[in-house]
Amino acid sequence: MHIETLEVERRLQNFRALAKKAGVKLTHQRLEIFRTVASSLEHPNAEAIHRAVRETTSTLSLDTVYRTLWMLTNLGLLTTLGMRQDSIRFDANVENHHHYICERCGLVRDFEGDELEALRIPDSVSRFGQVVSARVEVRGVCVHCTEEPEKGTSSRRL
Amino acid sequence: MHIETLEVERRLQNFRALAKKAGVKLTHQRLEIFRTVASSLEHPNAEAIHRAVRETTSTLSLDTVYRTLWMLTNLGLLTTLGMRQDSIRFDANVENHHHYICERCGLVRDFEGDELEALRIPDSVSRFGQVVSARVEVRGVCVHCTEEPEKGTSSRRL
DNA sequence: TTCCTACTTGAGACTGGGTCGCAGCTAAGA
DNA sequence: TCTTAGCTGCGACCCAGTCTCAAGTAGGAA
Repeated sequence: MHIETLEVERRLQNFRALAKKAGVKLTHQRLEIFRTVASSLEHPNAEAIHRAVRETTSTLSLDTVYRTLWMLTNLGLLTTLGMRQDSIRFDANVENHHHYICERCGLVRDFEGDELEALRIPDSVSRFGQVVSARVEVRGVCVHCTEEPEKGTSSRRL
Repeated sequence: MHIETLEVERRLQNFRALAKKAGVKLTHQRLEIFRTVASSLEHPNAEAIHRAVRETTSTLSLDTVYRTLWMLTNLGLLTTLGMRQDSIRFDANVENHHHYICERCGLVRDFEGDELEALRIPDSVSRFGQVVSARVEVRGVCVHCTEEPEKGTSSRRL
């Protein structure tokens, strides 16, 4: 399963433009890494990307893959899935509910909402498989972090 | 910030009942670990729980915390946040979209939906902070895994 | 109440994803 | 072509989470 070549080319052009604007060098490694992610539907992890790019660029180091992925994420060309921030978190609220996540400090809070209860999942989703649950994940910057002058935020991991 | 004592007691009673039914021993460690998670709004990680329980049970090992948390999760008394499954995944689709995630193999697919575009986030959420984005995360079992006889699924990590 | 044993625990070693520091390399502007 | 700031690969490192195993204990049986 792949993205159409045209869309991939559009994304690559976008990368070239943004890289220039941001003063970031366009290396062979970076182009290949971005091309790999941009043409995949799999939401690959660093390991998988490394494996794929190595087929054509045999000396690529895993570390470069990570550095490039974070750089691309910071440029807004990629997003990451699930919680950034540290480790697995546990929740004793097993009723259906949703989460508010602070992108800066990682704070998580539950919330509920009547309209959200009855979330209408598009029929097209059924082609992927059966549905067990649906949750809304709201991201933002929490009250505390909004007041606080930015600090303790690694620039690497947005 | 804490859950009301009454609710915590109810959850503890529930644990005692389920533990008996499942033939799981009720140790001091397990009760304290569950009490800690059940009375927190913070969605703590294993590290934080370990630190908290150590204040009263000084010899508790981190490993016991992990084992207990997974056991509680398997009993349906806890849930985990974000992607279970391995490592960070990257996505070159930065437009607003939603995810379907297979709980068994970790497959992830994007989808969109007009009704979902206009998700009405409850006003109450604004007390946590400002909202940047809202995504729906649908979980289920993908077509491929539904056909496949169950395999390669660690019982520990549901 | 005591006994018994299968289930738990703690400790320490281990695994694997991810990061750091540094010396050598290279894109790209002058 | 020259220059150099920014990049890369490498090896060492860090740390969350897991495994193994000997010692400890919950809780049913007697």
